Amino acid sequence: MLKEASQYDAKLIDQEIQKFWDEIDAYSKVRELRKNGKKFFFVDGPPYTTGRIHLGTAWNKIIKDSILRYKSMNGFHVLDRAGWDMHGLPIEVKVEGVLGFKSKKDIEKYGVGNFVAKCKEFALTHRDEMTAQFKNLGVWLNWKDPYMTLRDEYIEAAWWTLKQAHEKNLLEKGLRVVNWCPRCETAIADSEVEYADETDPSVYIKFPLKNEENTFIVIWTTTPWTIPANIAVAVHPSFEYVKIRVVKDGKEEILIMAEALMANVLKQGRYKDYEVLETVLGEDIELEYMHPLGDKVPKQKEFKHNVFMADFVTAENTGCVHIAPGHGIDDFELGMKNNLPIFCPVGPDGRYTEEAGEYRGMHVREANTVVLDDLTDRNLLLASGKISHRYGHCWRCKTPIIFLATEQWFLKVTDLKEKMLDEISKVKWYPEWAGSARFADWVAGSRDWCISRQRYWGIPIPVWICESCGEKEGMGTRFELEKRAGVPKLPDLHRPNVDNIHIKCKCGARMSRVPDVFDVWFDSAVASWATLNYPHEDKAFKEWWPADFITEGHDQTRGWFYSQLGAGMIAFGKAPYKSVLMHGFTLDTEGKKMSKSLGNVVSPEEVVAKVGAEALRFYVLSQNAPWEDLKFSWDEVGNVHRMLNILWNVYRFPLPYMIIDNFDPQAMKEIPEALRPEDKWILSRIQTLIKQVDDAISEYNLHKATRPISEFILEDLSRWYIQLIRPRTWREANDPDKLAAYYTLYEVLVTLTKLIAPFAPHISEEMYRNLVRNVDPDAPLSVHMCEWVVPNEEFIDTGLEMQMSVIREIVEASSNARQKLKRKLRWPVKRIVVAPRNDEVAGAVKSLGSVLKEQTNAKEIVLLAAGETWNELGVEVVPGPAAIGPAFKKEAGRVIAELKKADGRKVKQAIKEAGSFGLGNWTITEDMVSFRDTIPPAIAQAAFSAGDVYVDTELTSEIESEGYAREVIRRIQDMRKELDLAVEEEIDALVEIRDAKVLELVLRLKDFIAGEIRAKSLVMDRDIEVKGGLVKDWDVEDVKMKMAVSRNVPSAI
RNA sequence: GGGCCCGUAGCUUAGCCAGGUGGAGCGCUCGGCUGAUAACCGAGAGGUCCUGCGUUCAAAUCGCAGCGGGCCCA
Repeated sequence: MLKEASQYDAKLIDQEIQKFWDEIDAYSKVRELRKNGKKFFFVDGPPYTTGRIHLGTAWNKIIKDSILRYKSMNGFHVLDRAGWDMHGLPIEVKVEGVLGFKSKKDIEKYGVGNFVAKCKEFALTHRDEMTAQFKNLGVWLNWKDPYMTLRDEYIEAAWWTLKQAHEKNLLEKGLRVVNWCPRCETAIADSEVEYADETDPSVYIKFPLKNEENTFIVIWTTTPWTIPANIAVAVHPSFEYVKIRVVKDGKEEILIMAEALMANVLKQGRYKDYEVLETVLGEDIELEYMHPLGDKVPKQKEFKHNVFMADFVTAENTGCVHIAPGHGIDDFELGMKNNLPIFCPVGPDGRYTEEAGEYRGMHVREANTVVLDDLTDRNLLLASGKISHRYGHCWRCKTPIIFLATEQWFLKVTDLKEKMLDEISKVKWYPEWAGSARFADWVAGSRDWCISRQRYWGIPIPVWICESCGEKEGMGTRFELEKRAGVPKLPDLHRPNVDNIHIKCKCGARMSRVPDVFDVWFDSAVASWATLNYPHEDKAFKEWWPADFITEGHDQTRGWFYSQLGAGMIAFGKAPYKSVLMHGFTLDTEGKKMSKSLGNVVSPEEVVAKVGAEALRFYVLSQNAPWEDLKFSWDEVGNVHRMLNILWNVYRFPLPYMIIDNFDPQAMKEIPEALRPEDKWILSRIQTLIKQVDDAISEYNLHKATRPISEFILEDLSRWYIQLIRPRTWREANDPDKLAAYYTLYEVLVTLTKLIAPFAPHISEEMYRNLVRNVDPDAPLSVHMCEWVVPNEEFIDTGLEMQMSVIREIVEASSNARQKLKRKLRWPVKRIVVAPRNDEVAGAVKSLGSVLKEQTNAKEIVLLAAGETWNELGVEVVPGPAAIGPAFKKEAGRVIAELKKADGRKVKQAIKEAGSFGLGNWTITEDMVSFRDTIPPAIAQAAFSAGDVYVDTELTSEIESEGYAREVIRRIQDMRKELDLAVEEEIDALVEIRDAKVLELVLRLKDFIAGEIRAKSLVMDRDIEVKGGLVKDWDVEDVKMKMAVSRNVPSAI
């Protein structure tokens, strides 16, 4: 049996449905149901377990959930383990914060094992919290058995992959300049560098030439602390350089710089006079200079300092670039190319080492001023200022990064670049440019991947190195390691457990593990096979890999899209995914990034607390194209919530009537004969809607799938169809016309529950439970176990859909016209005249005339032929002086006056038939006049896209009678409502109307009124005592009425 | 500084691919409806289509340059 529904309470429905899913374990049942279906392998991009989810991650999971629900309803066997990214520096930094640690020494003191245990606990706790948050959004993934990067099986997948790299000669240990965080004392990935404005020195420094007295080459830098490590100067081969003699404070010196930047340097150095001594092309410069701080850094005496050519030199500042191969990426590459020493006198903690001579022990951040002072003492500082520029910071602890040349482990992905680009083109990207432009660009410009970190909480790098001969050996699995080292089963594969395991080298010496852990990006890179437990077992891998679909935000272009591709190439020589949907970011209403410091963060919980999860879901899906950034707007979320409320009201509206009538949808197997055109119309509309949704989803255009659904619910269902069928639901007993409406509405609602199920899974489940499960106990337990709806071609009638849209336009125009004469819809009008511009409109009026008549509340519909002018319109003659003047000369004025008085209709007809009109003695020809339609006073006109509508508002006593009767009915209904009466409950009513004429008009329809208000007794008179349960005074169009309504209590039997 | 994306009414957006009089929703103002009712409907006002230049008979739409925002990189 169907049940009535109360008002829409989104949060309550969310909760009850989620509880229901838990009780029946709906998720598992749904996946089980499809296990013989075509496989759809989805890999969840693992969120990092650091705290709470935000709007962006909520959006991400909602997209995933909707697509997977859709796939599942379409029969696919979906594999969808949720994933968690649980290692890495972010958690270490948080744990350090909790423990009050300042540096690595604190961690060592505390014990690596203890520290790692804390990190693990942190990750697991946050995983649980975030799981609950995602579940509250109604997101279905395999939460019970997620993949977690901290699990041993997962670690093995990473180990195995690294071993592949080692065996394919793609793993390399080498000196590289890396981003280094001096606080965390580790290399950090490019992706872990966060750029922010920083004020730094902007200084011009003179390097003295070796064999030329008082001659200097001028460089510019913002990092004076790197000067102790200077090894060379770079110039652009095709720039012109000048050697000039300058004078300041009576002292002369000779400077070298780019010619184009001479003015700048002279200004910076406040030189007054200068004289160009020599001009030379960059590529012809050959000189040796002395290190400016050679006396302070003795090691520098061992190096030669020369000028080298480099294309990266720009025409800025001096055109001569300070090169410290130990502290810059370009510098390093130039150094390698020219066999320069990679001199890096700075240690991991950001302090100078012994090699820095007198600077040893000093932190680089303090060194800037000291170096500048020393240069000033030597008169080598040409100018010194400040500059504000973007500078990289450690994204976790916000410390400004430095560049250091260190020994690191690299994956030589640049060797695979061509193949990677090839693979990218084989992947299906949504949108297309995400792959072909954005991702391809990134890959084309990418560098080798530094995968080592000098930290604790991560996957230990499984490479052992011989302490004697330097032989390297990679361990692919736990078993391999245990066997090779001859140790019993390891309790866990993290540090420090694996740190003290040694293996014996072929040479007989001891091999020890590389102390590093993996860059955390390497963890998630192997997710597509780790989630299949490969290489631990390979059955699932053979069946499922590679992934059919992944979707993440556009920041993952350089992140997970890339890391997975790299790992996939190394392990299997191919991309680990077949299709990728790139989605956007959530921004605030201004289009600015949400950030704590700006105070503009909106959390998913806030939204859910206000409007429920369903509105948030539908909002993020429908607001934007998925790949565009979403500007969060409370107003729009509110709109979506309103739409859901209307859907709910549409669903709830027919229930009481259906229940009173014992409507049994199962008994109506056949399409009823009594379907009205409007029933056929809405049935056609929903089929068309299914097609639209299908088309949109096939391209992952989720916004184009969801917007037409809203449109359908609001426009077609609520604003139109429900209005049309209201009178039918009031009909008594088993009227076939009423049953046809029930059938239609039921059919539409059930179809709709399935159609919205992927996007709005809670409300659709709730509606389904009542509409379907309460009626048919054999129906699937959950709407999410149903088959996706297939458009029923039998119902599709595009012609009818077009006709109805014409009718809606005419109804709209007629209410527009009514408004011009202030005639309420409650008052019938004598007739409506439709002047169509074409036969299609005329056809629509003919076949849907009943709908038009009802909705315009007209006693009659008059349809004119296409293009015909309504003959009741007046015709006004508009004389044309330009033609009349020359023709009638002096008499023209009188002609014009007479014409204006003439009967326009006769003039027009005569001209049309005879080509001229005789006005007295004058002959008026076609060129002398034009005509304008005039509208009679009681007629209101309004235009629609393909014609005009005239509404005849002339009052007749019949119309007045009905108008006043409806005014009375409306007010008594209002009072019934106020008394909170049940729909079928009967009343006693008294109405006092002092106006004799109005009373007479109303009394004519007394029986009709009594029926509409369900009155057992109805007394209407001029002067009666008005009393009862509820008494009210009304003012009806300036007529005073007093009404009383009482509940009619049936006398006891 | 570079790559990709976005910029349309006060707000959120459709239209742009494929050139032909810019459409909605929210909000605002006015009106209507009334057993879906703490709901709903209609009308009106509101636009330098980010700016400039170009292509074209014609540009929100195509091209170039710039400005602003986002992501990524340097």
